[in-house]
Amino acid sequence: MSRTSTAPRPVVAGPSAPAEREVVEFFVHLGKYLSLPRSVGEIYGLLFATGEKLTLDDLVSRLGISKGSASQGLRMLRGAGAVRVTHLAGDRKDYYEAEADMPALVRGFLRDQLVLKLEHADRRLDRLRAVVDDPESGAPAGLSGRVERLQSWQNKARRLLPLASTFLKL
Amino acid sequence: MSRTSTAPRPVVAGPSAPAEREVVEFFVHLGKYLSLPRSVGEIYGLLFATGEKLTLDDLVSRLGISKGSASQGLRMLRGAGAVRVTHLAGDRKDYYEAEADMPALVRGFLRDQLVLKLEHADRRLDRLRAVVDDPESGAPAGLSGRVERLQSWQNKARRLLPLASTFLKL
DNA sequence: CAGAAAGTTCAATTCGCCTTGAATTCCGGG
DNA sequence: CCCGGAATTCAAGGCGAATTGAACTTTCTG
Repeated sequence: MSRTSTAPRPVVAGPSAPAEREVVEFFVHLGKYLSLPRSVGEIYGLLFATGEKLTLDDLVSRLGISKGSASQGLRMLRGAGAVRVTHLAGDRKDYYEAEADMPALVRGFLRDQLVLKLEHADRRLDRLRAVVDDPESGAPAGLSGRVERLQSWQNKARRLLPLASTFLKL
Repeated sequence: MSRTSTAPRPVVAGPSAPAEREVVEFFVHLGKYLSLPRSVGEIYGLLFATGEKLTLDDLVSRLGISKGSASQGLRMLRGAGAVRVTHLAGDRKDYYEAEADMPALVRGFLRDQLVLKLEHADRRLDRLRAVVDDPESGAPAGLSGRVERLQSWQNKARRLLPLASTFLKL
């Protein structure tokens, strides 16, 4: 604590432009709304801000995050189709680029996150239905009907998905 | 309080019927997807499962959660329009009942969560735009255009909201 | 008006997810 | 076959959100 004169804050990324920092923060906040880890927002933000192809090590050094975070964050972003991987001849490194096409990005997110979750909910609902319909379960009268309504409503939600996908594509 | 005194049910968390427990778990999981605290899912789940009007103390004893949690969870559910509160003549207690009308529930959620967040994102985007357009910010060429696209896309998302609301109402 | 029951608030604690960093795996070149 | 850079994995720790529980406020009733 006595040697504060040297660099007490080297972690917070290098000499990035204000605009860059601002964009990164924007995506961090946006990600928070979607319950995404901060690191994911930072990574996508930097890629979006620079518009360049960057390597994992670039991200580590410019954002001041660990290799582990960068690796996992990139996996998530790849899975959602939010980034594209490219390679340079005679270079083993992976180069990442932000997928700036929002519709594609959102479609990826809808597909990977929502559909998956809907399917999971589907299985749970079936299970729930089975338990509730079992006379041994002690289900109160009327519960069976309520669960049924739950199911029919969930079907509507599923039908809404492709619709949203189309609409956002415009 | 002796009205139900014959109930052999242990005080500690013991949803009597399997069906009840199953429904509670279902809503806990559903809530997790929406980043809602476990307690909120439990409360709504129990109200949905029984279909009865329950008091705060009923929830505390049947779910095994604290009064504090129950109170805050119920506030959240009231705010989202997921539960209805009623009173009995000559009884000071608040009685809560699950709002089984899914469309209304979802509308409440969309209104309270999404719209609020979209507005916030709006302000952030304006700020971002200002920074990026400032020549001093060191914004890379092309960034301004990308931010612009971001904004136009966000407008589409906003227009999609009422549409979804209508569709799910069916 | 005293007393108690119902509900709310909030500081301290608990708990779960995210991050870290070292070990491990992968893979191409010499 | 071995080396070394690149990326991934995962146990341990950190940090923020949720839960608890007790103090507090409110409101009914005798």
